Amino acid sequence: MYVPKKESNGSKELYDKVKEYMLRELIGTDNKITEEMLATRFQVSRTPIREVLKHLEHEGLIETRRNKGITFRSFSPEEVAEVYDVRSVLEGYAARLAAGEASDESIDELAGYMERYTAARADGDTQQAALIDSVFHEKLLELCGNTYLSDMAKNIRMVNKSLLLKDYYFSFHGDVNPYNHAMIVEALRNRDPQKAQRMVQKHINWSKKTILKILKD
Amino acid sequence: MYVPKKESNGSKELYDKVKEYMLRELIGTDNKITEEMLATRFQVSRTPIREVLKHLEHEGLIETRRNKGITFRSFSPEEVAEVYDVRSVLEGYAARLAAGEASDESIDELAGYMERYTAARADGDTQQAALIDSVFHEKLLELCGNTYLSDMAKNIRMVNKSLLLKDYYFSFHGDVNPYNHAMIVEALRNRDPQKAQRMVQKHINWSKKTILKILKD
DNA sequence: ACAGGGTAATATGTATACAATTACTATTAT
DNA sequence: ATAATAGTAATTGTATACATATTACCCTGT
Repeated sequence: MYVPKKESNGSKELYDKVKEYMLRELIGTDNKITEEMLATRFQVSRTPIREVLKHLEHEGLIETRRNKGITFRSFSPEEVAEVYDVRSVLEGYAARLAAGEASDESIDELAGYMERYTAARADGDTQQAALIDSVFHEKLLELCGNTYLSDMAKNIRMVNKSLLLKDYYFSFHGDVNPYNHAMIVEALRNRDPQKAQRMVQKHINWSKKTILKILKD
Repeated sequence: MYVPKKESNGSKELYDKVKEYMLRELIGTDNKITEEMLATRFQVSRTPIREVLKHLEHEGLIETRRNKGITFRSFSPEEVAEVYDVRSVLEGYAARLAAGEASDESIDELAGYMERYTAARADGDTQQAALIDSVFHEKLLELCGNTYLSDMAKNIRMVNKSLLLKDYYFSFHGDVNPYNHAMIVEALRNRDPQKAQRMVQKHINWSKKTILKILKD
């Protein structure tokens, strides 16, 4: 798990830029990715690029095979299921903690994202909805009061999401998750840790099943 | 989380060697650690050393600050508590899965480590006991059937253990964990997921409290 | 036309040279 | 004697050159 330091090295910004570039423009395409290409694009030598790539590989986002270029890591359906199960456990636990830790104000803020999400879906803007969905879940993680936990869970979300990018967006065209954000927020408002945990876990497990159905085709 | 690949680069072996060296000979001492020193020791240039160090930093084992050398990452008592809580959740969940997934033979194997652990403690060989304790918990993790989970949990164990090394061994001189391996094994034998999870969580929470008591002094 | 081999092109792995930043030390002024 | 400062040493960050390994393609022989 990579936790960017405040007083970090100069390569921190490069890490962000390269990561964003790869996630925004390279993922899903057939473009071949090489160190040299990234180096020239960002006007640095291969050395710092390699360091960034090592980080991304460590996070589980990419794979490098000697002389074969860089590829986004591919997960089998079984591995996807594994990742979802871990997410479910960690985010569920975070929600449980949040029910006791979060301030009323931060729960209200979370509810704001919930409403924006619903609005985006109503508008049919699935891309915006997916973005807000991410923010909702990350904000929720931050409410748990355990930064080690939230950093780790965020990283898993990032990898999980990027790996399933196409399918992820596609899933929005299907059924609506019956265990929705409103239920999670309600459990938090009621200060009901058990229910908050259960709702998040059901929420994620539903996504898992939906994704797996798509992947199995 | 770093998961060494089979068909990996040549730096994989170097990673293992450097890590073992640092954990065995450098941790706990005041020796200054520099890239150059590691490079000359392992007869390679700084380049592959830096890659290894990036991995170790990413895992949370070390910290690097420009021109100040490499230091083992230090955790505040609050952060230690956070890590233990995450461990408790992940390993508890793994135990729950293991109660359903593990074969009778593998549970017997686990019981073997339990007995060896008890014997080592009876002999007063705390170092050996700590080693077997580690193996017990790692084997348990492997029984859950979710390699993503077990790899992640193992990494946390490694970091957790190394960071507390002195205190860790020291804790063996104190009270004995009342939620012991035997109870965990029994729950697995009874195929009782709930109890297996609960026992592991209590086991780890007890360690957390014991460590924190020591750290607070 | 096709199989096979060998060579060139390509890409990563590693070493070395250099730049930049921090730490240390000695010297000088007050 | 102490504090400020400049200059030097030490250490990491980056660029470049070279080594190694893989791929691609052409060329040749049947």
